[in-house]
Amino acid sequence: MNNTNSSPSFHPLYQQIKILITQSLISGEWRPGEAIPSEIELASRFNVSQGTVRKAISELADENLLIRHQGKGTFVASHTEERRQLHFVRITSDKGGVIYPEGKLLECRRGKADSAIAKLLEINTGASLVVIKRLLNVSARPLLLEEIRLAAAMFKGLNADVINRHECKMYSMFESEFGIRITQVVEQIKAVAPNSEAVKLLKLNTGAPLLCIERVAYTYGDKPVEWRKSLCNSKEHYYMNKIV
Amino acid sequence: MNNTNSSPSFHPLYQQIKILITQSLISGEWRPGEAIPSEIELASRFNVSQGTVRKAISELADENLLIRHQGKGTFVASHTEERRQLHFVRITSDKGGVIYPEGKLLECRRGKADSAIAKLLEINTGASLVVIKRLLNVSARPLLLEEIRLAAAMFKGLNADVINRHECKMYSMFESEFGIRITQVVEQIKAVAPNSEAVKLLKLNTGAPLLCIERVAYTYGDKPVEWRKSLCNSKEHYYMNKIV
DNA sequence: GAGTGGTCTAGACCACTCA
DNA sequence: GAGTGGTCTAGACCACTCA
Repeated sequence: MNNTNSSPSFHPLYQQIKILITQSLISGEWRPGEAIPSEIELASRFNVSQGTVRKAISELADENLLIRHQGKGTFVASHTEERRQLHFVRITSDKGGVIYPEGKLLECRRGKADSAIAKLLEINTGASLVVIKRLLNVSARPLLLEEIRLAAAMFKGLNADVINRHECKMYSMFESEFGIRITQVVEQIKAVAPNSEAVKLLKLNTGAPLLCIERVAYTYGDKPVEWRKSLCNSKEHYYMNKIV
Repeated sequence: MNNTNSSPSFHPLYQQIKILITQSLISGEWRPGEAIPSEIELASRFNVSQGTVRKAISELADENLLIRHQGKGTFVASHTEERRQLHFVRITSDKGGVIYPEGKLLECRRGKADSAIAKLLEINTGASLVVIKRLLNVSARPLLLEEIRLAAAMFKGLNADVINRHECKMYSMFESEFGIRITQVVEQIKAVAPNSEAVKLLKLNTGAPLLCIERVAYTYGDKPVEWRKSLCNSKEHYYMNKIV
């Protein structure tokens, strides 16, 4: 590959390599957790220098799509990995320290997408959905009540058994059962008064306000995959965010 | 500079260059908005190759401490810059689109640090504080009620006049009046019931829950500078967060 | 010892800015 | 045209892993 472009629409080689690697991730040529070819192999495959491949891989590693391990190789990032299990969980205990929520499935049924959900998931209004409700406990006390909506077409065969088999761990289940890796999430956070269902299931004193976190989760190529609404009792926990 | 280290405690050259550049930022050798020397000049100053300086600068640019402009040079990042004015503001309107809050100063007085604040700001318990209260309006409607606490020792001469002269824009005021640039913030978010002051100043219906955002803001070298508590009416706005 | 990614260099050439 | 950062290469050597 070479770069004979002159000024208008100049695209660096390493950007093109990034796109090629991302396409291999989308196509499933390399699956989450697997090693990708070495930098030298990729360089000869794409006909560029190792340095150019390095730059492409570095940016993909910065975006958490790949993980490099000196001496071992470069791997497709996976939600199953130890340190990424709680990557998208921003709820922290007031006492400090990580929380390890236990999920309990309340419901798993089919539904239809209204226009709002359809727009967020980039599917047609009326398309079939999987609707999931779950409760998350921390130290045996209810902390989060969640409703999750997925495009049924992408999750064929998903049911309560599958979810329970994976102990309600959704994103690692997405990967191993459906080959879908969540790469980023966007959240909108509000304070709300609890509804009666939340009061009951989260065992609240009436009047206690909740955090309401609406999330859209994306896979490779910024494709939306999941919509989620979480109600969180923030009496003894908070949502943590660091802005650099 | 050369790197004669063998295995134990190996520190790459570019990391050492990063530290040297950061020290120049802390010392004020280059102030926010100013250009730093060119890569070639820095390379000869530090006795390394241009590539090594580039790697150091790239990481500092990723951390938003420097900004590179092709053809012009590399500059110390500044809060005053157009696109960074709202960098730490995560509140968004339900209708979408950026908000442009107008600040109104309610109070600026001296206080003493209790042990909790002292620990967060890494100062002594009982040390003198500047305590500021302000209200932020969007489209002439009150949205945020904030209390800010600063170590008085770092902000000598700060008073209501100074704040008003800067139209209540705190972080650009920190830079131009005190040479303190905020580089990162950490926030803890909860849902709370409003107190009577918030009900009055934010013109709430009683019972409407609020987002409570507690922030610690840091300058170069992860030094804490500001503690802030914001109460936000999330009826028509939300806190936006993207996790990659 | 072979293979991986990580650092560092020197040098060529390009895109962009400004006078 | 001079000066800046941006891309790309080729090559040397290092740190780390694994057999």
